[in-house]
Amino acid sequence: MNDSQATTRARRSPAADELRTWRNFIETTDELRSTLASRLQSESGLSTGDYAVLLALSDAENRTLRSSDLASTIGWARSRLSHHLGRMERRGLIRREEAQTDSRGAEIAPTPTGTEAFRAATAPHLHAIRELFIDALTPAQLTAADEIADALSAHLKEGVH
Amino acid sequence: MNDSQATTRARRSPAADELRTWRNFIETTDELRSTLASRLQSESGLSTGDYAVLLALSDAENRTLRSSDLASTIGWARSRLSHHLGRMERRGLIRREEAQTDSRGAEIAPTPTGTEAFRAATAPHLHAIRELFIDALTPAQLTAADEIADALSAHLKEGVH
DNA sequence: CCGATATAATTGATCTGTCAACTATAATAC
DNA sequence: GTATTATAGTTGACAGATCAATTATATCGG
Repeated sequence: MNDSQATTRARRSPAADELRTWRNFIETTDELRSTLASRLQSESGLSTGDYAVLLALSDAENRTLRSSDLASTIGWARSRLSHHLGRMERRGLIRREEAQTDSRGAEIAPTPTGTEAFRAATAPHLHAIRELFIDALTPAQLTAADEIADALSAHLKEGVH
Repeated sequence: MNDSQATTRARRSPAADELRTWRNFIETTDELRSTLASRLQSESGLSTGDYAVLLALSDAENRTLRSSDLASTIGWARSRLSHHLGRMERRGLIRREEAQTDSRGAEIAPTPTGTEAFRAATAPHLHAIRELFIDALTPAQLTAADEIADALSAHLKEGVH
């Protein structure tokens, strides 16, 4: 007759708890992301996309990367990168040059303005990450966060089943 | 004076580990979010924004909400909501009516099309959440995720210091 | 009632992200 | 060599998000 819930201990269903956890998790991480983005923007005039691009370039040999390599380094689709580079170029943060070895190609490098903007942005940005993420968690929680990310990532990568 | 190669930081520094954890965490949650969004989109033709709006309306008294109430329910700025409602209205998902008690106001309700789209979207969406988040984690990890979100959220809300 | 101010909602500008279509060059096959 | 296919990158159209400015109505102090 009574095959499941609602009779004895129907206080809170596990499914509802799980869904609450989901919403708590996704909404909080979203807020964290957007808070950090807006701090970076107001402190340095760079978006997180700008920062990712400039970081990859600053780590690269000769501070220069082929567009495709840059895209795969930061994990963006080429279209997205192309649009973004157009905006960054207009703002004088990067420049594009023809690749010598492959005339389809584009080599991307930061301008002095871009290099300086990145330099100035880095310390406050790292500070904000520490303040809003690392210092918000206990060491055990930080480890747990890393493991949770690994588990989610593994599950995502193995695709549907 | 010196190039950017690592010379004296040969050991794994705690700071570098923390930063790796940060990147792992933020990139993974981002990928999770976007995977879920694209599944919802392809399975039901709704964006996560559409879904949030229709969910709030479906939970509301008379399936109707004032625009401001809707905005605060789903945590959006009114401008963002207004633009989004314009798009949803054009697609025939919701309608806007003048509020009786306040002629500045707008009352938002789903159309039959919107109600049906929401109904059809819900089960697959909840299934995807289970598959990509809940089932990816052990019960202990799920609890830890909830606590991590609580900690981050508390830290965010207490603001800078 | 009147003027100041607060609230409700929209609008326009701009930046960002996605998708599909396109151009151009390189590489491979025949 | 030429046709085919792969690769590099750009473009246009559109959905989405943010910010500042704007319109219109409500409310409150006098």
